Amino acid sequence: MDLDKGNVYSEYGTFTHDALEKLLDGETTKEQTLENWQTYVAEWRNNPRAFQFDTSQIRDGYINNLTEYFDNITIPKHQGSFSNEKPVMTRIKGANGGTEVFVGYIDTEYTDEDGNLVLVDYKTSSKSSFSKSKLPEKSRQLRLYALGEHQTLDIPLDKIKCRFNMLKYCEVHFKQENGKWKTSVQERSKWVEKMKTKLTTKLRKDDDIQGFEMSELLDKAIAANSLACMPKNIQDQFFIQDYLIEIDINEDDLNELAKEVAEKCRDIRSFEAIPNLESYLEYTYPYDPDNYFDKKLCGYHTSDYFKEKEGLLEDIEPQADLDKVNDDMVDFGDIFSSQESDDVFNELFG
DNA sequence: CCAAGGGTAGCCATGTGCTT
DNA sequence: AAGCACATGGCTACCCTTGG
Repeated sequence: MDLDKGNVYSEYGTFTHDALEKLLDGETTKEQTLENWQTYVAEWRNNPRAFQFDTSQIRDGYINNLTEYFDNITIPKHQGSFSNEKPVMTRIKGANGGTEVFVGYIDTEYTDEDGNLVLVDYKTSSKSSFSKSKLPEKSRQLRLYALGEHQTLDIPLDKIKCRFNMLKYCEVHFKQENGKWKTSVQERSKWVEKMKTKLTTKLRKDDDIQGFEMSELLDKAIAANSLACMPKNIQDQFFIQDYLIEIDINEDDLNELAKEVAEKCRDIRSFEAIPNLESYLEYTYPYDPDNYFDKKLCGYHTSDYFKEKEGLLEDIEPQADLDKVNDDMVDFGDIFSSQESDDVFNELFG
């Protein structure tokens, strides 16, 4: 059954991934990438049938932050070329013997200056869902890729780096009054505003700047989200970088992950073997139209399949792009019964 | 999925009093 | 005047919950 209905986040996320892929493959320049983004947003705004954000605040935050990203793309220092959407195969021992084989696609892989193999996963989502306690779960897919590259390329684990690049955010580095440097993570479109108190402290110490000039300078910098109008010595006390969340890779964790994934595969297979699964689910997890997740995000309950079945045809929303699919990873262990592979993947990593 | 708000713990800038 | 220890208030990161 095709449940790939999509939502505004998957539309924007897909565009963003494609744009970065073209840039790192050398097909486009940074300037073209920014232009393509602006065109994409403009067309989205003009398309009344497009998926919508839930509120204007969410929309503006999302678009403004990503616009700042596209306007300030930094290409990491690297040796050789970038691989984008590179397939990687991972084999793990099945819970009931045999081998589970996964194939997935890494957003970006490259070798850094120190010879480390770097695996990058781009995220356009909010960092709240990537807090420390949620990271082990969020990083399962990435860690499985790391295990796969460790297996196939025979690269030691300590030479493999895994990270999420949280595109909506940046790391602000600033010099404290005691001379020490510190880091703060901020939404890209608001980082100067968030530094207002620090900028004020520094400006106050500058004898050449009068009180009225200060607030003018601050307003100007905040409006432009840039310190370009500030005195040089103040500019030198700030810089921004991509906000990367590093995922620690070690043998014990990966062994545990492989075990968990193998058990999950076993559980999913037995789950899918339940007779009359759909009736079972309707009874066990009934659709709640007041639940935001059910109504807007759940792949099953937002699908045309479900709506047609339930006679909710008036709820069927415009389809922005029928061709886009999001099959990040396929379970090759089940290649001969591939029907269930997407479901297995979604259960594991969705 | 998102933002917002509450609570908590830890860090930092600042001021004060004291000493050298 | 400069250095130090300490208290204070402010700020921030982090986590969790709530509600759309």
